[in-house]
Amino acid sequence: MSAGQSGNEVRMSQLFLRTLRDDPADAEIDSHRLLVRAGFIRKVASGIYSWLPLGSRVLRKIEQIVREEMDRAGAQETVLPIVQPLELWERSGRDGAYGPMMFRLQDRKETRFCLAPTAEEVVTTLVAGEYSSYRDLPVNLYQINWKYRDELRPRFGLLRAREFLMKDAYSFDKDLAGCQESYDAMYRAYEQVFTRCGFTFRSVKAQSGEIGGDTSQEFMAVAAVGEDAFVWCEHCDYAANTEAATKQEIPSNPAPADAPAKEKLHTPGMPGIEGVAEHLKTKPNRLLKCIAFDVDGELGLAIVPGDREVNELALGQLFPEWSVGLFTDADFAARPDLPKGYIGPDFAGATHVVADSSVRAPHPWITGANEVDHHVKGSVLGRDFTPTQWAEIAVVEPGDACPVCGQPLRIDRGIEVGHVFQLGTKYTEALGAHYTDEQGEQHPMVMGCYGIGVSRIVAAIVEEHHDENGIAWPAHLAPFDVHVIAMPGEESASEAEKLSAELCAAGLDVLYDDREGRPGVKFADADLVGVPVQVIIGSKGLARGIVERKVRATGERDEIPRDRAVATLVEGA
RNA sequence: CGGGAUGUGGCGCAGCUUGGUUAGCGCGCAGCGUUCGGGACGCUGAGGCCCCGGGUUCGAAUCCCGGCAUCCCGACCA
Repeated sequence: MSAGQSGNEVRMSQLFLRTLRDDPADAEIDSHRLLVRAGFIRKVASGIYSWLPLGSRVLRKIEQIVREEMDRAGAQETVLPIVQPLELWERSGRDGAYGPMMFRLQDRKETRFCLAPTAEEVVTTLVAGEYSSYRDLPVNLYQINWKYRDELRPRFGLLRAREFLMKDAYSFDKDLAGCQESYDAMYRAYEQVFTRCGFTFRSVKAQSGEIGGDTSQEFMAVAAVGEDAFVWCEHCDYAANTEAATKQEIPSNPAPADAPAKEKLHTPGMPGIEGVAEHLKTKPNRLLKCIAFDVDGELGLAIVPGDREVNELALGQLFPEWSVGLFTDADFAARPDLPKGYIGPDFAGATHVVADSSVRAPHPWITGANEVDHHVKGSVLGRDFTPTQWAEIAVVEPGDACPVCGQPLRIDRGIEVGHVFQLGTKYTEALGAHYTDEQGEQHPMVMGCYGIGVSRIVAAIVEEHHDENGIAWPAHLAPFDVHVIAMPGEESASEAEKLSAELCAAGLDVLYDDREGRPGVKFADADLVGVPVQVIIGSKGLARGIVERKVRATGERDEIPRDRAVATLVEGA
């Protein structure tokens, strides 16, 4: 609604809407199911949807929030083409990198194009053609436009679609410091956008993918159906994706002085943690897992408790100068002395033995005996084996201590709704976006790029705001402000029509159910569609001078005097 | 890319194993009537290249071959 203007009234008898009583057969997750059932979207092809009037209204509301925050942050709205010459992608070198993700097409002259998966190339070329002086910078351009990616596996309705609405912004600065400022401004704008969109989110450090570049943060909507797991702390700001996450180091524990000597055990045909644990009637966390890896031709062992996994990324970061890789079957074949599945932390041929601090648990370990079909029990840290290096190389588990504040970490899944990158000069150099500085010298502009999955947000919101009866939209994103439901009878109908018009004149967007039909159907549809406030007008209430109000999200009902209905509802909206 | 499954009026499904002539059910849709505060009921009716192409057969939704489409799972942890 906008102050001082009259709202919009849509009558359900006229609305292009057919709600479904059954769940669509191809929808697995709640947001997909409900958006289809409630008549917001319809599938056209895998990962491609039509947006029906209800869906279109929600999409535009989110778009508007994004637009307002981008404008406030100083970005300027543009519209860039969806059909892009492939030549641009060849120039940036991303033709190959994006490869099969792109929808490709040709014109009648056989010039090759693609459908925009993103727009770095187009926007960089645009800026390169217009701006050439340090006086021009910084500049930040954005658009809200459809994007196309031929995903390996489109799924979950709007969550991984092949056609999706994205806000993409691109900043151009003189230097890294300027880029950092532009980046920070976008980061703050994103927090505003997602806060206004009313879902739970966290920003997490991320690896940049195909786009390339240095610093990047992802914004994740917390949701069980999310495709990415991430680690976060409820007590402080710490959040990271599972690959980048780390935990607080566990301090060293003195080894038990009186521990019995280690003992070799026959464990035939048990190269797996689970099998050994079962055989010895113990838990996997009493075993040590010794993962062989290669550091530039030398053998390394990564040591973690048996119930944990090695974080390959963290391991690699310990040897920044070298290439690090976990052993493959081929590597094992080349090292017949390494008894795969029976390696112990004291294996003689290892140059590096890196242990996670969780190996400092105050009990002896069961480990491989460096001999096929044998393990060892009672192996004591410091007595029977000594790592060459300690590092947090285990994948973080829920309950591990937060590296910042020490409180237990949580792992949840998230839907990536936004991503901010500092790109550096990769595109500006490739595509010739240079500027002249005060001294007359040429430099490539320093670029940042910032995406928000607008259509994906619709799904993220439904994931968080629904119940068994349907969607419950947050007030500012709902397709309408109020849902007026007329009960049977002429008096109800004429009174509902009047109230609907009054609410509309007062600036509310009103969905008015003027259909002839049974109340039960109207109630069910109202709950399914999810407009935040329902106003029920029936002859019984009217006889007492009241109308009924139901808050969709909570189910709370109250009665409002008819003559104060408009004021009360406007105030509530 | 590998594996699994599914394609039958607008939607959800049955029928297919064991081919047989009018292809069925529920929802929705249209008409009439009774109903009318949480997805009513009765009667009547419209609507189907049974995904596509080929084959077998007197005869194919059903069997065979080949496509296409859709959905799910997986994509190195000893």
